[in-house]
Amino acid sequence: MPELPEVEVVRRGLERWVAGRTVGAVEVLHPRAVRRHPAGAADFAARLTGETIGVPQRRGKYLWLPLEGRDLSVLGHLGMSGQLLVQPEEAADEKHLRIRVRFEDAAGTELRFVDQRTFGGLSLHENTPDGLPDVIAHIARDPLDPLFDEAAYHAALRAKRTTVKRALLDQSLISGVGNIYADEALWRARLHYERATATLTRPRSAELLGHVRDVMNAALDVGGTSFDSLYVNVNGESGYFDRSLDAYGREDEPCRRCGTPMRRRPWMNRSSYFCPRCQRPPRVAS
DNA sequence: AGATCGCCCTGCTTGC
DNA sequence: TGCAAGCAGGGCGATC
Repeated sequence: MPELPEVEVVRRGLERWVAGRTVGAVEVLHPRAVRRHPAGAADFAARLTGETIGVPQRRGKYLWLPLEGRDLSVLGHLGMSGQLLVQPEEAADEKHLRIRVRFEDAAGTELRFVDQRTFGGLSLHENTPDGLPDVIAHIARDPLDPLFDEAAYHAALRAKRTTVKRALLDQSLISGVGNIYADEALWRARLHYERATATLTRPRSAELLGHVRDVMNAALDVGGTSFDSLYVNVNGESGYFDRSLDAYGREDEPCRRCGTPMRRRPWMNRSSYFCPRCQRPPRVAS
């Protein structure tokens, strides 16, 4: 389940292994992997061929490869199970290989998009004047972005009539936070997921944002979270941050602060993990 | 018009 | 043992 830290690890891998290389051939093995490319698989392959990859960029969970000398980018999202692998050309195809990008140089490696559940994909888009693929212009800056507008974020939280976990997952307010890191940050901040954002004081909301950053930075240091073999970084190495999770996936296990058994509650077609003692529900549940 | 919810997808796990 | 249901969940688009 790649979230911001995992995607950043992938971006760094692409910067190291793919930037500056010119595309020789593109093979789309599953149409769903390019479903966000409206003109279809053949158009995607044809337009990408011959282009040179610039420095990979990221916002939240999206990453994109600018094409040198063009106002175009290859936009990528890993979805639930996507991987971008740099593999030797002779390596056997992965079972869920969806897209293969070969290069003109003689480095002997190719870029592969592998995705079991096909929630992710690649597509080509024109850039906005500030170099962002146009279809993600609505995605807010993420908390690790130096230009993230903290004051505007706190003001938006106070103004909205919503609950704190919904706000954390709202990619138009803050991007890059998924279910795992939302639960982790809420646990660290001792906040219940249904707490109304309008009741958060500025210091409380700043504290929560600090925990979001801490959790993400900790994951980045270790190279991403992994629960199974699904998440692999750009060179095929798994991350091992999962041992450090304090909330997510810990139903019935003791809270690491107070020992109370952690709980799981269905929430928005997914789950919320929390400590019933440290994270008291708001008096008026929504 | 902003908020909410269903759906997309596959493989592993769970339960009968 | 075998089958089916449950579960994982980001983001888009339909709906209210």
